[in-house]
Amino acid sequence: MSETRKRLKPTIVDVAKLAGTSIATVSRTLSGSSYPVSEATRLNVTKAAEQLGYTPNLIGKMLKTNQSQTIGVLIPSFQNAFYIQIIHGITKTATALGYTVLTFSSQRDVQQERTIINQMLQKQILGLMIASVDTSSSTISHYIENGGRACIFESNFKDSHRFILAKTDMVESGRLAMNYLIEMGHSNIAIITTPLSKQSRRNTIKGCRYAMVDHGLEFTDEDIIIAPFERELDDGLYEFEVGRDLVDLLINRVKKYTAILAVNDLIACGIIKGLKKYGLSVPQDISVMGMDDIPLSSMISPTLSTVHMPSYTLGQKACQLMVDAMKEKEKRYGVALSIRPELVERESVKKLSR
Amino acid sequence: MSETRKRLKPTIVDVAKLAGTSIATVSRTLSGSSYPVSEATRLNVTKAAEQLGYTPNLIGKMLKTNQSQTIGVLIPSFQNAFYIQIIHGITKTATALGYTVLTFSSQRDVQQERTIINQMLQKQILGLMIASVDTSSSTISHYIENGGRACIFESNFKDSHRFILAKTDMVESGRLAMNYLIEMGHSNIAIITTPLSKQSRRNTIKGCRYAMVDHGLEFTDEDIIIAPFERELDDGLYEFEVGRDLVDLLINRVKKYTAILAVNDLIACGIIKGLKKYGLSVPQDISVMGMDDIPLSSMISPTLSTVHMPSYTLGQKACQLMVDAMKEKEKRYGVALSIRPELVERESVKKLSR
DNA sequence: ATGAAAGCGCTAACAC
DNA sequence: GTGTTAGCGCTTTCAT
Repeated sequence: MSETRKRLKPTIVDVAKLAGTSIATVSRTLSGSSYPVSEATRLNVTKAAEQLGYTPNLIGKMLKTNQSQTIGVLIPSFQNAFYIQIIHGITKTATALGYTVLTFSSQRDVQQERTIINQMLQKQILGLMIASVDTSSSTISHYIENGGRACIFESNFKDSHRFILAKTDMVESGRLAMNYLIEMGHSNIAIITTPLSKQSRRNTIKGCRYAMVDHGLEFTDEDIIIAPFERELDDGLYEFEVGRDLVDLLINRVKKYTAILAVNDLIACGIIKGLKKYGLSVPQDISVMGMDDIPLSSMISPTLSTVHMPSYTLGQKACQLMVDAMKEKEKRYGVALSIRPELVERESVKKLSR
Repeated sequence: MSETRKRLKPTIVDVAKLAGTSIATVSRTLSGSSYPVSEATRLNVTKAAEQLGYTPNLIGKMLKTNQSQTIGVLIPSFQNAFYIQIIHGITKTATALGYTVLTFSSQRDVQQERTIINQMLQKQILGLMIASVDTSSSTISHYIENGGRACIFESNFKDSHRFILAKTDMVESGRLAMNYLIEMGHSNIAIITTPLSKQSRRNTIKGCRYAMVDHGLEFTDEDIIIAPFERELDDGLYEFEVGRDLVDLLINRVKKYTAILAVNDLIACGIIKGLKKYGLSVPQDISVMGMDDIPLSSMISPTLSTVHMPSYTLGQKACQLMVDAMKEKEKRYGVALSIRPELVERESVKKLSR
């Protein structure tokens, strides 16, 4: 009884012993190597492995090969359907390409974001797809310098050329939404937004401005109502509540608006709710327009007119790019992907007759 | 120039070399070991590590220690807020306890679920928290036999005593909802549900039955309307659409119902939408009750009366249990956690005067 | 308090 | 076609 190995998980050594071959042969058979192995031994090994209930230990492999075929996805929140859609897209293509994806949420916490990225690096996850809340690119730079490839969906730091950029065109999105409202006869339009700390937000506003200017309409900072703070609620209602509560502010303005444009659907839904409190109904009394096109938007009443962000597609395409980048030895710089948003006309905007 | 190491990521060896100590000392300093190291060398090593931009390679550590401080969470869908809440709870406590959590979605695909579990095993992720869609427990059994610890939120196989059970009490939940409707004066109540393939669904229905029987009310299978199929839509609207479309069926019944009970909120929201199509308003014409209490439920109009599942709490407590289990050498069996649901009274149910 | 050395499970030269 | 062996980066006895 001296030969009894620890009754723990069997390794290739055990398989080799049982099959009566070398561990190299076992490895070659079981790891899908292209190395030639005779049919006879292959069968033998497979059988032995099965008999022992052998499960390969990827850690061993990873340590040796220094690659994990894994992509880490880091988003600010699981509550936001926009990110969830991106993840969906990523996961689907990644899986198809033989990659595993790990999903993390930073809960909009910069410190946590940094920690997670560093942990990914430590775990040799050399592919990172991220919607960042950081204002500095140093963590990601560090990540890249250590051999990682990064794809950025959102960020607040100046875009460097060291990673893949995959964004929805927010300027276009703002312009699209605003144009639509204008074409529907609106000219007194309020914009409701969370703080402009994120570049994407600023871009959206920029797009709105362009549209107004294009139509020769007046548009001042007064017309932009900014939520006083940003945070992450555990129940995912934050933005909804922002919209709902900012209605109070809006309603007391001297200037009367015929339409409200929210920088995302969740806020827009909150606005509709808030307006109900005042007995105002959408779109009869006032029109509301969102941005993102999350599932919720077609569930509420009235259904929300919005701008569809092809986030699912974005996730897919970005992931493809990512995998390409991970496979290449050399880093490609300045790869960029921009997805054009589309207008979705539903019930929450009324056509004004002039 | 013969000593130039590959200009790749520095390892402890490099740090040791620079600090002029042994790799053992470096490991002891940097890995937070309790082993005594003199302040002087500690400082030296730290400095050297910093200077080199050293990042520890967790893979090496994992291979050696055979533990990754990682918990894998596997849910059927990212679209369902109920799971998202659980994940939230898990992530928060796990992080606090120094564990990393990996989130996966099986997209309700049994095959994918199995693949993911096996991959986790291969990657030495020895903690699994899962809402399973599998009908067989064999994959999870295999996982456990190989040293994994599992915590089950939902499953369709007979509960074994080999893992931690963490469920919401669905029978109670069904009873609670039904009781409420009955107390509000309803006796003609329809139940709308997705297929009863999941045990939790069957339990819910069981609870409903109990409530009816308790009140001496009649309740036949006729009153249960079952969706013809189950699937996962990319846009997360599936259950909403089920609810919306099953209204068509319901409306044509001879028996007239005064209330509808949906087995989850998403379906309930769909029902409200569907009823609108027929010009029926909730709760004036008919009452609707949901189950789950997802954020959406307080966003729609009318706000949805439902049964709150403390999924966030469930995630937290389960995670605590999980970490305990992972720390213990010996497996504990039959640990179980059951969370009691709570009634949430909102606007979608009308009190009937008899 | 520090160092030398033996692996953790696996792959990939390199021999035969 | 198969076996031998040297590590991947790290922790951890066991000496010193």
